[in-house]
Amino acid sequence: MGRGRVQLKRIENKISRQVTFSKRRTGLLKKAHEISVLCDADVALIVFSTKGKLFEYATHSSMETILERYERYSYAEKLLTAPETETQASWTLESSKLKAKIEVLEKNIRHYDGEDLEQLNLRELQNVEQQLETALKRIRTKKNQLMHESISELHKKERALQERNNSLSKKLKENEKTSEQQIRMLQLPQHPPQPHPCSVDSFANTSGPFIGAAMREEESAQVQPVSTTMMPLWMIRHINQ
Amino acid sequence: MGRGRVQLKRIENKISRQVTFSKRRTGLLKKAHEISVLCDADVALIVFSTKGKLFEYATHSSMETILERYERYSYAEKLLTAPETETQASWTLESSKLKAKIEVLEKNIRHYDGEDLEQLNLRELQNVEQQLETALKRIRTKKNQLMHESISELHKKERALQERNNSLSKKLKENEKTSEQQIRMLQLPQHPPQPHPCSVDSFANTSGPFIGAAMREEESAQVQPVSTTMMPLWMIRHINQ
DNA sequence: AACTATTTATAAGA
DNA sequence: TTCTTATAAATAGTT
Repeated sequence: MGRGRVQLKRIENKISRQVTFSKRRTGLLKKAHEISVLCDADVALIVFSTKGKLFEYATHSSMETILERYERYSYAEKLLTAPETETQASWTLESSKLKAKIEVLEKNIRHYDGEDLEQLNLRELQNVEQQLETALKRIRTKKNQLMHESISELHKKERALQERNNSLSKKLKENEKTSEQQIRMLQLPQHPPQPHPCSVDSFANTSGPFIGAAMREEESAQVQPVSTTMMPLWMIRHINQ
Repeated sequence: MGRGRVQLKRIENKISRQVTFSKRRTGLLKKAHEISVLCDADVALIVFSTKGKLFEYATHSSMETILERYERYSYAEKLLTAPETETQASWTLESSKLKAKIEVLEKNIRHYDGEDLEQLNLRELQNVEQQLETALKRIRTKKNQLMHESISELHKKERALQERNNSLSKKLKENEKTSEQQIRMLQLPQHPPQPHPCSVDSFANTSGPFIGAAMREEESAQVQPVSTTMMPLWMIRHINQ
């Protein structure tokens, strides 16, 4: 409609195309509106220009409403391709299932905690009791096993420390002997000779035992505290339970 | 365009409206197609008739594609109104949370069952043990309570039965005395008179004790079996545990 | 559905 | 884009 016919094919001239698009777009929207008013129809029209610009027309009942109606209308088709609605339902279902499972588990745990027992009859109480006893046995077995492991570990450490102490004290004694000899060597030229059996004996008698006692104290101070610091308090408290 | 103008208002004549709808619908679809070809535009047109029948036109790139493009285009808007995408995410999130919760609960239960203990350290074992002991105490308390209730219930029943038995035996004795007297009444005119103190005494001495013994046997047969049939076997088995 | 008188849309030009 | 105008197209009313 205009001066000369138009062939139904893409207008190659860019300017012409844009002008035509503008004119026809207006006409199309107008006609869409007209049919919706005159014939009481629900119309949704979406137009994207070549450049990607959006133009739309929708009856009063909004674009969203009409698109939803369209989705509903082609529901069977949608079920096969995009199960969005079904998805929603399945989520709800899965959620309820999970919640039910949680409820059961929590109830069980309450029973295992010795709570919420009103609903149980004697037979069920028997069962729970039995189960708890079994569990308790297993737990105590496991606990004992762990504690034995701990203890033998500690024993091993103790032995190692003892050996180390022994070798240290041995070295210490040797060092003392050496320095004793060195002192004697240094004393020889400076002091007049004395009756040596007595002085040597008395020297050995006063320092020897003293060193030995210190050793023993060091030993117990090093070994015993380890036994209690390596084993936590609660473990000691419960070791005979 | 036609003979006479048309006011832009709903056509009241139903037939006219349907005819106009048909004609204009064709024109609208045609024009939609034309603009899409001539101007290289993406067009989607959805029309619902008054009766709810669907007519649609979409450029080659299919209705779904265009609607998706439309949704994407009005994405910011959608985020505010219909958080469909967010919904999906929140479902997934809720699902994972529930599953995680179930996992924890099941793990707890396994521990309460004395299984799956490898991962627990000594301190945790202590805790579980403590919890189990507490639960066991509560369970046993509850069990004892239930059993005491059962027992006193049985005692009550026993007493009731005893009373019933007593009254029955009382009635029985009275009946016997009556029939005894009746027999004596019948015997009087047929037989010559006999020394009555002796015969009455001996009759009472032979029948009386016999009936008494039968009574006692009936009592125990009725009361004792009740005690064992009313109390289930497992209850008797465990009553001293 | 076909006809047709008329209105409307729009191509081309400015 | 908008206006003008000639003309093609659409369609209201009729058959």
